[in-house]
Formats: sequence, structure tokens, C-alpha cells
Amino acid sequence: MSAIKQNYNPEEIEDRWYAVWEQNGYFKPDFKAPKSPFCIVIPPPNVTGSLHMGHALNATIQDILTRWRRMKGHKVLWIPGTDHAGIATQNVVERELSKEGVSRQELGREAFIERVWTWKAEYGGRIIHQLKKIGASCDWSRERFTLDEGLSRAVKEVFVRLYDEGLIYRDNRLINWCPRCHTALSDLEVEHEETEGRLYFIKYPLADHSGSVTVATTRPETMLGDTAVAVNPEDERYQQLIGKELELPLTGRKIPLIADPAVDAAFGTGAVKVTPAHDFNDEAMGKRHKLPSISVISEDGRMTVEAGEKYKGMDRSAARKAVIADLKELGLMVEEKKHTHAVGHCYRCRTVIEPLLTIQWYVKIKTLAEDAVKAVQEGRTRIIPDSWENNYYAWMRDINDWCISRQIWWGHQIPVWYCPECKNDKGIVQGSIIEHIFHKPVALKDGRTVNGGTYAELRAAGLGHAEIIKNSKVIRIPREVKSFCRREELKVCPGCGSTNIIRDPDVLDTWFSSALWPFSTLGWPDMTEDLKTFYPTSVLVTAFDILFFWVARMMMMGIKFMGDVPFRDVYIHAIVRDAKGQKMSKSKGNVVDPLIMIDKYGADAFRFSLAAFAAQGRDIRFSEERLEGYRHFINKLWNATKFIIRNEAFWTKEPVYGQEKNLDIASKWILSRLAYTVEEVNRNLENYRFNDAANSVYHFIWHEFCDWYLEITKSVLYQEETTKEKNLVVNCLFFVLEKSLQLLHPFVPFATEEIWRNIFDPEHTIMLTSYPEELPRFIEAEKDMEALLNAVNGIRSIRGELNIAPSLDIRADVKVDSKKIGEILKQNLAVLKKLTRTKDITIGTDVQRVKGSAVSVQDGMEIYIPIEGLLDVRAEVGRLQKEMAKIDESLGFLNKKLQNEDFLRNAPKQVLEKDKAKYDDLIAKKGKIEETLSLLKTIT
RNA sequence: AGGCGCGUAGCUCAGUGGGAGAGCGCUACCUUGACACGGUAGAGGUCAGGGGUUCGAAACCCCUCGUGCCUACCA
Repeated sequence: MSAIKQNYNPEEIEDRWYAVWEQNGYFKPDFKAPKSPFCIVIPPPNVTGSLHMGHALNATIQDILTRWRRMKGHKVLWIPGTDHAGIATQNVVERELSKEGVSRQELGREAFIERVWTWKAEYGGRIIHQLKKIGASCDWSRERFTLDEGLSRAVKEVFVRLYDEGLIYRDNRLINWCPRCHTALSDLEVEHEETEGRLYFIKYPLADHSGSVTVATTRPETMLGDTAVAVNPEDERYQQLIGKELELPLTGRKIPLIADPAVDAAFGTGAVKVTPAHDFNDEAMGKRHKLPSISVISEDGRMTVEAGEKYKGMDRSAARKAVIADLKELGLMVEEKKHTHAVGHCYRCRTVIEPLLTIQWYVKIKTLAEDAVKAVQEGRTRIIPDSWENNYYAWMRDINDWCISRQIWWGHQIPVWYCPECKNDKGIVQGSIIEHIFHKPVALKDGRTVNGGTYAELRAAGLGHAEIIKNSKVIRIPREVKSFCRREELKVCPGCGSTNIIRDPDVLDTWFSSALWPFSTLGWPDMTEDLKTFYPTSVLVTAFDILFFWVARMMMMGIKFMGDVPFRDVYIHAIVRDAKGQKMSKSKGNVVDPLIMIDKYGADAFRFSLAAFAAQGRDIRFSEERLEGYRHFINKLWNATKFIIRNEAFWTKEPVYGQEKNLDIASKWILSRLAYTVEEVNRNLENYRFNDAANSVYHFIWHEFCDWYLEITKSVLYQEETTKEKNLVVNCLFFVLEKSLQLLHPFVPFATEEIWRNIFDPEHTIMLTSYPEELPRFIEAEKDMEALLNAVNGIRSIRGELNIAPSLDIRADVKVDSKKIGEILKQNLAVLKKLTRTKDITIGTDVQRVKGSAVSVQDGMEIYIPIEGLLDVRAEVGRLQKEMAKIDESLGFLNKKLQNEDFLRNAPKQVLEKDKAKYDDLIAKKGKIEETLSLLKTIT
């Protein structure tokens, strides 16, 4: 005898079943499964992260797909893992250290990294735990970390190969720099924000004192590094001045007035200061005009010696104030205006970005991007919804080379060594590369001299990266020596044998390693069984905010190194916002914690809600009320199960198909509705329409199975004796329950498992049963059922609207239009009575309305409920008039349509037929109601 | 500045050319032998506004208003 607990209590069942699944290895791929491999790699959450709504939605969708495919018989693998998240993690640990009063510099690189690993060991598993809480069926035995040994090997391999092909190079140019994180950032890692600032108009005197030119700038402090002023060549105001020299205020330097078409004559004064070392536009202009670059801001955001003695060492914001004050004093500040413009901020710490001239490593991106675009154009990878395709193309077309070096410690250290001693130009390369850097004494502008030494020593002496590079000699490496001792750490310079070699201190952008995720997690560079089986992966599930950061780069790397796209489909889901539609963020304090939701409502209800919210192409506003509603749904399922179990004694477990002839209409109907739902759910999941899939199973279970079928079966089930009929109905109940549980399992894994084990198979999991597919429909039964539903609805409607007390015994007379409908109703007389709480019902084609009866006109029948004396005639008249009004409105609409010759000529036949039939029905109905109304009126 | 999206019931949202739907909320009635986390019956909408295409538009096109996001080197 099966027994489930009286009350549905998610807490009690969820952890228990998860442990069972994991211990039994149900999450591992079954290589013997009949259908094709199905693989998903999880977007690796940051180790620093804790589960937020976005992760929850993301994981739920992947788990639904994974469980569904597993049940359908695919070889399913879902690989989990985490990302080392370079800057983010380093910042977290640095903050921890600063509480102890230690800086990472004081600790030293090695000790610091060790400290991060310790931190990771302690807190890094948190998010994995949380993923388990929501039921994610990942194969944890294959869990990866972007900084683990295997992935590090993949990273190094990719770096070296790209380097050998000339696709990785080093260059000295402007880069987005975060003075707080003290590192370079890629274009993507800069977030632009509209900021209210000021536009300053500054007078630059002509060197011959014959006048002046006024420039407009938002960043007066950078003027100290100006090397020209530019105007548009067409600008008539400046024709006479082009080519003349100006005297740069506060410095006395002479700079030229140049003409460049990039200057917008309409903006400001039409004259723009040019600072090639601190502005991307100016850098380009500087290159065109061969202007020198003067760096006046250093890597920590302070002014350099180049800025002049007065400003040296000042913070850039202090320097701005000082420059403004000084200009005012000189009478050169003409005007200040309010001005809003976009200012770049570091995506990790919100500090204002500083464009700085530094040497960095870059990936040449153009050819890689072209292939990635082609792959989508040719449909080798589909992006769903496809509205994202254009964004993808646009971004790929405008893409700049990818800056991959970061001046932090936590990450994949760049596999490049430098030899300060080696004089042999052919020197080097290690798993890599060695470049000779500054072996000559370097004279600096401030008068100091640096006597060579290693790169690290110079950094320690207080020199900036850029300074060192600028003053050093970089030697190009001949191609033939590029690939050398690839995978080992380099100890000795292969060129000169020196052991005094230094590794490049920079690490790679976090996204460099995650770009390899779809194949590195499967074992690449080794051609493992997993890699052979599961690459390309089936679908990548992600939010749009990392489409460029991650998806685009995976596309490029996958195509480059595997020769095929990394995934067949990319499903882009919504961002979860709060109830007001705002992005959830800690600073706004509007974050909804998924774990609290799980505590309150259970993981099943939570998952189901997320699925039901996940309409394509639209953001989700999270609503706790709806979540509550879906918990009620699971509770409903639970209670329905209790009801069904009570009849277990009559369950013969015979198959329901094969004896359709003996089945009653309702049973055939529910089987047919089930078949319809199964088809819909499968189709919707196939198309990533999770909300539609969730809604259709919800509607079926609640409003068809529970509301109708369960109620209908009661009239048979409550009979004392055991009959064949009773057995059939019970078998049908159990069958539909079983299929419903399976249908629901990908959405609601825990409760379905609990119920399944209790009823159908205590020894085996529902996880590995077959997903319902292609059941037979019984269209005729569905049509016949309409008659029964109409009769019930008609009687209920009268009861409800006339407010007839349920305790009042009533009877009903049903005049049917055809014998067939009469037969159907007669067969289900007991049901009809029970559902309408009617004592007695007469059915026939010749039934007459008795005086004092309320009337309901339904398709195929008229229903009379005699309530002599009790009939509130006015209420009944009102009710019927309301119905008449509705009918008249519809008739008016149809009339217009059917009298329109264009409609008759052009509309498709089916539409025409349908409308005609509808019209006839309405006319008939109208006639009947009119008749009744006139009768009622004669009474009053 | 460009690009993308959204505006449908009180709220949150489905609905990609044939008479407006769901969940929650609301109203009335009901402790009927699974479930009050329930049942039954209801109320509630010029589908933002204007123009166009069409026999027919919430849906397709154009414009306006409102709103959200993405991209960008506007000094």
C-alpha cells in the first residue's frame, strides 16, 4: 500500500532525493543510451559568486533541458564548473587582507596567490552547493575550474599556438586602465555611463602673441600632455592660423595648430586639444600627424613628472582642480558649461577609467571574428531568439583587437619569459617567448638613471610599466625560434644559458580561459572520449549580457581550435529584474535571494515559476505572488495523488490502451487531452518555449485532470461494489498520473520523484524513465465530451447566477437537439447529477419547459430548472437579457461580415463556413431565449 | 548619436492576419468523503494614441508619445 505524507513539505523531500541521485551516479552520461549525445556546458559562475536569480534561471533552464533529454534517451552530459574570475576574486581577497592591514604587495605574489587558493577552498564551493539546492543534475564528477591543471594546459597551448601564428602580439598603445585595480581592461570591461560634467573653454595663446585659440575640453588636467591643437580643415574661422604655433599654458611648450577632418567644427569652439597619450581619438590623430605622446598621468592615477614639477604626484582629480585654478589666475579660463557625456568606469570597481599608454598583449581578432560570423550566417550555430543575431553581427564587425594581459596576480600567468642578459637576437621563446628588455642604462627625465637590471627590479624601484617599456629595447623574435619548450616552465634562457630570466608578470584576461570552456572541459588538448562524443555541445544557455564577453569568444576559439562551432544552439534567456523592472543589484538593495525563495516555497515551485516566467525575448519581473501560486500547484498535485492512492486497491495495472471500447467518454477524453498536452510540451521544449511548456502542463493537470476528470470519477469510485468499470477508471487515473509526473519531472524534479517512488517503483528513479511521447488522441471522444461539459456548465451557471443555495434540492429537464447527445448525457447521468448537485434529471428530445423554470441555452441543448415559487423572475429576466445582449453583439459582428461581399469573395472557405455555422447557432439560441423571455414576461 | 525591445484586465505577463487569454488580486456563494495552498459562479479590456495595408489588424507598415536596454573614441 502506497502512502505519501498528509502534507506536501518540500524541505523534507528535496535534499533527500538529491543525495540519492548523486550517489547513484544518475547525473553521469549513459554512453549506451539509444539517442544522440546531448551536452551542455554550464556558464561557469565566478568562484566569488553566490547564487542570484540569474544563475537560478540559467541553471533551471539547463536542468529542464538536461532532464528532458535524458528521459528521452539521449546520452546526456551537463558539465559544471566555476570561473576563477581574475579581478573580482583578487579584489575580494585584497579586501580581506586590508582588514588585516596587509597589502598584497607586502605579502608578495606567491604568498598572495596561495592565500587566494585558500580562500577558494573555503568559499569557492558555495555556489556549487547552491546549484545542488535547486536540483541541477550536473555530472559533478566532471566539475572543472578555469584555473585547474587541465584547463591551464589548454590555455598555454592556445596561447602558444596563437602566438606562433602571429595572432598574439605585443604593442605599446592606449589602453583602458583602471587606476584602482591597477590593470589594463578590454573595451568590454569598460562600462559607459552618462555623467554630468563640465565643458571648459581654455584660451591657448599663439606663440607670436598675435592672438589666441580657445579650445573646449572636459578634462583640463590632460592639457599638460597636449601636443597639438586641431581644427577642421574646412573651418573658415581658423584658416589663417593653421600651421601656426601655440604656447601651451602652464607648461610653456610650443605645440602646432593642425588641421584634421575628424574635428567637428560645430562642437565647442571648433578647436580641440590633442593629447595622444590620454585619449583614443587623439591617439589616432597623433598617429596621422606624427605627434609625440606625453604621458602625464601614471598607472595609479597620479600626475607624472612629465606633468611638471608643480603637479607631479597629484591625484588626477586634484590636478584638475589645480589646473583650473591656475588657468583662472592667468585669465585663460574663458568659460565653464554644464555638459553631460559618457564616462568609462571599471566594470569591477566602478572607478573612472584612464586611457593610458602601455605595452600589452593583444589577440588579432579580425579573421577569428569573420569565421565566427560565418558560422552563424550559415546556420551552423543558431542563436535563439534570433533577434540577437544582428547584435552579434554588429559587434563582431566593429570588433577591435582584444587586450588579453592584465596587471594582476590571480590568473593564468602569461607563458612568456624575458632574458635581460642575452645578447643573441635569435634567443628565445618558450612556451614561449623571450624578448630582450632594456639591458642598457636608462636615463629618465627626472634625472635619475636606471642601470638595467631585471624588469621586476625596475618595477620595484618605482618605475611604471609604461616607463620601462618606453625606455627599453624590444627585439622582434624570428619565427623559426618561436615554438620552443612549449609546455615546461622555462628555467634557462635558450639563447644564452642565463638563469636570470624573468617571466612576464602579467596574467591573462579571465575571459581568455573561459573562451576555451566548451572544449577544455571535455579534455582538450587531448582527444578524449568525452571530447569526441560531446563536441560540439548541443546548446549554450546564457543571458545576453555575456554574449560578447563570452559567447562570441567561445565561437572564435572553438572554430579555431576544434575546427567546428562550440555549440549548435545558443539560447539567450532573460535578465531577472525586480518587481519594478529594475536590474537587481546589491547597491540598490533590491536583490531577491533564490535560496530564501527555495526555503519559503521549495525548489520545485521556484523552478516551475522560473520556467513559467521564461518567455522568449523579454525580461522577467520577478513576482513572489506568482511563485506562491505555483507552490499551490504542486500542492494540488500532491493532494490529487492522495486522492488517487485511496483507490489503489482497485488498480489492476492493466494497460489502458487496447480496451478503448470499454472506456467511458470521460476517460477517453482525459487520455486524449493528455496526448495533446504531451505533444505540446515536447514541441515547446524543442523550441525553447519554457513558459508555454510549463503552462500547458499546468493547465492540463489542474484544470482538466483535477477539475474535471477527478471529479467525474467520483461517481464510480464511491460505489460500494468492485466493478470492471471501476477498475478501468482507476487504471486510467494511475496511468494519467504517471504520465503527468513524467511530463512534469524536468520542471519539478523532487516532488515527482517522491510521488513516483511511493506509487510506481520504490526501487527506481523517475529520472531515468521514458519521457511521454506520441500517445493516441481520441478526437471523437473529445467532441462527445463537449455535451457533458455543456450540460454541467449550463446547470452550474443557473445555480451560480441565480444564487440557488447548494443545500436546495433541484431537478433539471434537458431538451436535447439530437438523440446522440441525449445518449451521452444519459450514460453519464450519475456524473451529471453529482457535478451539479442535482437530484433528478430528465433528458429527451421532447422535454417541455415547466412553468417557473430557469433556462440555459447551450450548444445542442436547452436546460430547464424548475424552481416554482423560488424563481426570482426579475433576476432570471435580467440574466437572460444579459445573455441576449452578448448574442446580439456577436450577431451584429457576424452580420456585418457575412453581408460584406469582399469578405465572401476573399476569405478562405473554412473561415466562411465556420462563421456561417456560428451564425446559425446564434440565431437558434437567440430564438430559444426570446421564447423564454416572452413566457417569463407573461408571468409577471 | 545609433541600434534593439516594450506599452494588452487592478498587478505580473502570454498571445507573429480570422470574434481578447492565463496567474495573482477582486465580488458572491460553498467546511460536498484529495486539496480553503480548495471548489463553483461572476465582474473587469476603444489591446498607448494617430494614420495606412487588408474582405478582416492587438498582431504587418509609417508617425507621435511614454518606457527600458545595448552599443559608441562626441572633445
